[in-house]
Amino acid sequence: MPTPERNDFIRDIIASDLQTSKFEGRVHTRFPPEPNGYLHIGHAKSIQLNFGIARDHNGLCNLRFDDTNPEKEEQEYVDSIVRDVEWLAGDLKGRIYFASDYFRQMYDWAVTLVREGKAYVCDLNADEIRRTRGTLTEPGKESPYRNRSIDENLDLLDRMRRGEFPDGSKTLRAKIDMASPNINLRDPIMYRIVHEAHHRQGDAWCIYPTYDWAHGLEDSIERITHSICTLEFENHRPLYDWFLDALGIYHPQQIEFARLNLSYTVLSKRKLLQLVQERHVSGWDDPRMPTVAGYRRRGYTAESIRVFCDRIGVSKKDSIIDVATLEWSIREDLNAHARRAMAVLRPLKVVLTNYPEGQTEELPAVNNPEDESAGSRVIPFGRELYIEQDDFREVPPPKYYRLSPGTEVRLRYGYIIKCEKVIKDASGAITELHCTYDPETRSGSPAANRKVKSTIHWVSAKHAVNAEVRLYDRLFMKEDPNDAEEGKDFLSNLNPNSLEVLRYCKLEPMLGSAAPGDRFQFERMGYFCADSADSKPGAPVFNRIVTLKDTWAKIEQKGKPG
RNA sequence: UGGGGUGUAGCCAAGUGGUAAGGCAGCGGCCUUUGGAGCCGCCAUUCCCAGGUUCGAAUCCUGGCACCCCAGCCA
Repeated sequence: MPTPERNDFIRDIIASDLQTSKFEGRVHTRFPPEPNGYLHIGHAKSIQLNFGIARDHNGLCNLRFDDTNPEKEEQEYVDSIVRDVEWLAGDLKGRIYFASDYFRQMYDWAVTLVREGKAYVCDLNADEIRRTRGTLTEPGKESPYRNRSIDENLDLLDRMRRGEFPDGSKTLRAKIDMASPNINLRDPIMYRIVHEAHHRQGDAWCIYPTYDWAHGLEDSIERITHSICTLEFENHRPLYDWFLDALGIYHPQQIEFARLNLSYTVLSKRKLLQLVQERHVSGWDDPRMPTVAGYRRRGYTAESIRVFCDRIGVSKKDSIIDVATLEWSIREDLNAHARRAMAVLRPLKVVLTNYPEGQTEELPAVNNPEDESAGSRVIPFGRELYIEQDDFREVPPPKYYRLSPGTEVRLRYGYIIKCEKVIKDASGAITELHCTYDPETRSGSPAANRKVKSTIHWVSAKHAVNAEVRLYDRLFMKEDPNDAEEGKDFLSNLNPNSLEVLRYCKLEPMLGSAAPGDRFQFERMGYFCADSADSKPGAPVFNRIVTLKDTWAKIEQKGKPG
């Protein structure tokens, strides 16, 4: 599929840089996650942007772990991030980098700044630094340690590095301007002392660089041309530029865009972590999670996520994308590519009283009406069937076209049937339907063209495969999950019905051999994916990816008062 | 009340002085052996507001207003 032509303000900037040969005609981006959690759909937007831009310009894009804080980072997250990025962006061909590999170079550069009187060791503790930083409207106060001699600073920095001082007792600070209206420029911290093992460096270091100090250096080392990040870093750009200029090293251009927000969804790493740790979901890859791993397990295709990211655009405006836009992108993809199948989720037995006992027929069915090359298959038919409970109403509401006493309906790829009798148990619950079929109306025969109001799906009772099907709904009930009542938080907006497990589903035989990860459209029900963890051939477990558009549900809803 | 940003339809988003693209959602209709898909049509006399410049302004100027970000030794 050709890449759709896109233009956004970032691509405009790059086009103009190419015009002026600003970076010798190179385009080199990077995606720099911190390995402190799983990637989510917001990261997917950034991945698609950064890797997409590189692809569009025959450039390069690095996956770079911004692993400068050993207190929060773990190898498990590194592994999951590599997996997710490759799923979305393709083979990285080894372009995987770690900020921690640059720690020595960063340290040497810090020494350079100290030598030039542009950085100093400060003995103020965290609390004192906060108090002397000033406020939004008042300037800060200079640290009493700001004017130490270069030699003393050099000595102290060296001893910090060698572990002579306890956590938090000293920092290395850039000497910029305590009165700057931009708080980030009020002598920002470059190094803090943290005696903690790093997931890759072990105990090699006990001082770790802060984001502001490290990030531009990482970009510079990798010869990045355009360093694309989210809006909250806009205030940090003057610092990014300051460090690079003070060092006189290669200077990429930072560009900021608005991060993704999705309605009915939470996309903060802290909150996603909380959902996992407090077991509100089964894990980072729970199919209800907005993580890349979650969507993958749910059954979303990488292509649908890429298309989604392309279609929502890139700008600097804070926005909240309607989840319906995401759902539309997966439906669009699966409509074109998913094989169709018959599956009855909530079975209701139907006996065709005039159909010969013991007889079985094989009915041809199309695998995908949108794609002739998908071919066809054969489905067994017999005297006893299952249909969807929802496809029968003893007292049909207005505009209800499906089966009810005395009415006719077509069985997909089969015959037209008529409901003759409703069988109930002692409690009055419907247990089965007695119907008659019209032998002249087998699909494909001339009499089959008779108009009936609707066509329903079914599965032959004798041949049905039993399965578990998991119906997922949105995790949060509120468009803005953070909009909670006084004293409550986003958890109070969790949807108690976000998962419904159906254990007695009846599938057409072909589905029994589905491999984990296989996707189908269950006709009239939605798109489903064999669960990658729990589904086994012979004992399938399906996840509902997304429903089909349901016009009847809308009509029925409108008919209800209120 | 400091600094940095952003305002175009319900949600996104193009538009860069020449008379408001497109997608999602919604609404009508056609078609249909999936109430799916598809197709057709409707959906901003107006671009946060007020002035100004201009033959002509969403685009330029002036002044307002609203919202977001920044006072971690997180990123």
